[in-house]
Amino acid sequence: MNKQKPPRKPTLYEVAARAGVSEITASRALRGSNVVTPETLRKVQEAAASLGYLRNRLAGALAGGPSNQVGVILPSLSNIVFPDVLKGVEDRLEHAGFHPVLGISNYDPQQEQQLISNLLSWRPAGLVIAPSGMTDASRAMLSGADLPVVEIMDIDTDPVDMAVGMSHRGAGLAMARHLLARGYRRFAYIGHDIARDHRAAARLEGFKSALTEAGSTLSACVTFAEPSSVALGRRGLRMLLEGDGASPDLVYFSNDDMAVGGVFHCMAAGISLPDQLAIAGFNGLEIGQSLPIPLTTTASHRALIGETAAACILKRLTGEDTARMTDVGFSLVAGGTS
Amino acid sequence: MNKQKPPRKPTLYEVAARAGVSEITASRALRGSNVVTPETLRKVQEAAASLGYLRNRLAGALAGGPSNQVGVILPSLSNIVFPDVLKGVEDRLEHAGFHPVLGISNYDPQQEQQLISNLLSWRPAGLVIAPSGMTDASRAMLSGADLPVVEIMDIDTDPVDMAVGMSHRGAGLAMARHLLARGYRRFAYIGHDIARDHRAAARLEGFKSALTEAGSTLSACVTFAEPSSVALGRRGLRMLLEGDGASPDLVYFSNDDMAVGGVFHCMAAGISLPDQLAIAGFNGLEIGQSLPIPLTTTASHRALIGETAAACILKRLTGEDTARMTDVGFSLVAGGTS
DNA sequence: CTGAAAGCGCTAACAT
DNA sequence: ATGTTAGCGCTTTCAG
Repeated sequence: MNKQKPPRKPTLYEVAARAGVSEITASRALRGSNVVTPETLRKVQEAAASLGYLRNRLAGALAGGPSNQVGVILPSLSNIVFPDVLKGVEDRLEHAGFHPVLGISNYDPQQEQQLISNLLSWRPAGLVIAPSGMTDASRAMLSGADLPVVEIMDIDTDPVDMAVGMSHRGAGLAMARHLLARGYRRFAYIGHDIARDHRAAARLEGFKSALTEAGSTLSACVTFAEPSSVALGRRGLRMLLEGDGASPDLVYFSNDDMAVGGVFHCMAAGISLPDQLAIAGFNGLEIGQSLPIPLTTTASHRALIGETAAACILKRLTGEDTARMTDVGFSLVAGGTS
Repeated sequence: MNKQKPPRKPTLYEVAARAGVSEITASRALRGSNVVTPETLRKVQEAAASLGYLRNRLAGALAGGPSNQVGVILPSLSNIVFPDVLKGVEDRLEHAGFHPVLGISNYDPQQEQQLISNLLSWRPAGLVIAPSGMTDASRAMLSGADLPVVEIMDIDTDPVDMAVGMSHRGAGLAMARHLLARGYRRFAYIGHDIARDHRAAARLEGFKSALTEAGSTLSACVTFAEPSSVALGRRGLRMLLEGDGASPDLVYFSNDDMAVGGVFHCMAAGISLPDQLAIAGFNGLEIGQSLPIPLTTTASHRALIGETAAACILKRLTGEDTARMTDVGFSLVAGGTS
């Protein structure tokens, strides 16, 4: 059928032929090997350009060349947290000429397992994963795959290979201690779908522990089976305050989105912050710090987690030693809402 | 640490041998071809499972099989807009078992060109790109690559292949007309780095056009060479109002982040909305709608753009016809801040 | 429905 | 510094 228009893309062979060298020499030239003569380099580059040659990395990688793809598995893209992490990963990867290949697990271990298998089948150079209850099969694939794997967000569990994150339990603990030290005594909690977001659950657990330690306890606890949002936080606080009897002096929200919603409710209802009610969140989002009264919160270093994870992969690929566990920490932000 | 067993991964050949069939039959079985007998299917699956076989899609794609990777090039991940778009792309792709391979151009045509070449070298099934001033070389690669390409966000320019988005100029125009109809007359604008964000520039241009049409004009215009943020919007409004003489009755912000900053400034400065000053934004972010007074804005359908773009790619791959241009539109949200 | 042959386009490993 | 030889692991023909 097709004869006049050769739709076949030019191959390395044709570039080599036109440059008057062998395939492997053309290959070396195009990949920037330092063994080729400047003269042949020029010839090859010219030939490639004039033919509109486009490297085929499938073939290259299959033949044993390196891959510049890194699998990235995240539970969601809806909350700002994971885009921030992804941004960090991308930033660091980009500088090295690598690309993230994305998979979203929707907090589902089965989907996660499927994704791992799918992404590994492309033989990526590494894998970054924010685990959502990995199955045994998932772990088996990862440990058998012989590539650098970084589990991110949490460092509260034992990783297959490497882990980068922070202690969410520790963050909850630190916040509670800070608030206790400032004299708060009647604590309430408003949270989103804790069943799926086990990191929020860990923060709450830490928070409660510190209260218990101090002989105190949560006087009220409202949680929803929905993802976090400003509107949900607002609704949660309204419910809490309208409910019978609860009169906390501080409300700990599952994250900043929720907490900002709480602040908005106070503004709308004429509740003065922090005199009548104090509020604390988690994440340290820009929005919270730009509020008329800056939010008390814990800054999580989301982009840094991503960057560090990517850096671990890249380091490992160059044969450098890497830490098994990296704690990027968190910072307490004492704002005006408490 | 390693076992004595050669860590070479099992290949299709070994699966086939163990199942007592030929390679190609095993291949067909594993790919879910409907021509294999249920019995052989079972045998092959068993063999694969017992060997811990992991498909090698590099080899498959090189041999002419389909790819399930789709290149996605975005200018940034810092603003919520592009994560939202990416989410849409991912959602739609995921259902079909495809994965986005990500590249961030940082609004730089040269980086963009490099990314195109890089991503195409993996022979993806398609490409989604939010263009940032594509070079001629970029266009040439895309049109020569013989794969579905969707340019997203804008539909104000002529695409190489397909385009999905909305008219930003039209959005600015519509907002100005709406505000004029509501009686506003003294307009100011506060914006972020318009040099890079040509979509924000298009909105402003449309806005101005409508004013001109109505015999009006912008009475003040503050722009910054920084990315948009809540803090920047807040700073911008403070500057504007403290400056000499400017007393607009409405401020149009380059987007909702900026506009929310403006609202916060008003709250902090005791400026009553919308009596003393009215505010309008762009995007329709959740945060703006959860404010004590919901923000007047234009809702952009970001995730829908992503979903539609992905759908176009997938459709084309199955041979279906696809529209060259898809306008997902926008919706004016008449909030309480105007 | 299953199989045999023939590469896909490139690069590692040795040559020279 | 450049070339030769062999595949990488799979899937497309085209046969049976």
